[in-house]
Amino acid sequence: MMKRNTIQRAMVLDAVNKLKCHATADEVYQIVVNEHPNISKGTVYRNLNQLAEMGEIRKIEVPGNADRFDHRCHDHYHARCLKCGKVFDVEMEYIQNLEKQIKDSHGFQFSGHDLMFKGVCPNCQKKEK
Amino acid sequence: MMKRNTIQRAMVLDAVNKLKCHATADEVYQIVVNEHPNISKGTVYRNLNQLAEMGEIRKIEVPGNADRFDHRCHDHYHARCLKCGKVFDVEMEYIQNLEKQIKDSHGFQFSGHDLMFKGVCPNCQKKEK
DNA sequence: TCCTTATTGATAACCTTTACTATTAAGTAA
DNA sequence: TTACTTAATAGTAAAGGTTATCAATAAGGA
Repeated sequence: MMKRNTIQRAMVLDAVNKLKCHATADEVYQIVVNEHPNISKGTVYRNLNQLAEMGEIRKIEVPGNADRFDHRCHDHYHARCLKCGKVFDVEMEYIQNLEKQIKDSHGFQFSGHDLMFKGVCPNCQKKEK
Repeated sequence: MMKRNTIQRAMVLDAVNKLKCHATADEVYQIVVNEHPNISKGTVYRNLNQLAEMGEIRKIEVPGNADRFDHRCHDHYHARCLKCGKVFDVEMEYIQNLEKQIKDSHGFQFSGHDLMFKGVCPNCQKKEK
């Protein structure tokens, strides 16, 4: 069960890097389908998840909305607008070893954490007026 | 547009309190449908969200899995098992004003944060062997 | 060049949640 | 109590994002 290199996976990776930040699977698909019109959406999903497992890209799961995919960079946190659902990067020090602040793990094996701030983005604040 | 008290909402609230922690909408529905066999699932969803808005219960959004509903208690964090999807309480000090650690808000209006640890629960660790 | 099988394209299915709509019933006022 | 207004309900369909299925294709090694 060895991993094969396909042009589809290369194109998906390219598209994520081109979109830079917080692209949805559908946005990636729209880019890729331009050059490779008969690519399947399932292929895009499969490769996005594979690339995330391989550590080439980052997967940001957003409850209620579509998951986002980032080009791989440093660990960082996100903020989600409760009005429009968009996801933004947050400029804040990443908390290493946050797991150590847990008093009793009860045998749970921790492997990381997600921190998502909530609020209203500047754009949606304008609209409210 | 005033809010009316219905037996359905009371039953939904009762069920969440009975289940104590991290109940899914479907689990709540299963409890309620016992006593009130013709209740609609839509009614359960509608009331769970209303109760969450009213602050009577807490809604925990879980990406990929069904949302969970807690009886109202103190702010706390959660851990999700990557194998079985179950959600657990984490014994750790809640970080008040975590938003103040953000260097530049870029006009974003923060209203809170969710912190979700990831890992493998004791039960799923056993199964792996 | 052949062979094995991982990957693809196309489509259906999945699962949670929301939308729709005629009907029911909660609260208010007569 | 009775009548009235309309919020809430039951039942169902549909949305939305993602995964499953499977025959056909093609990547990489022999």
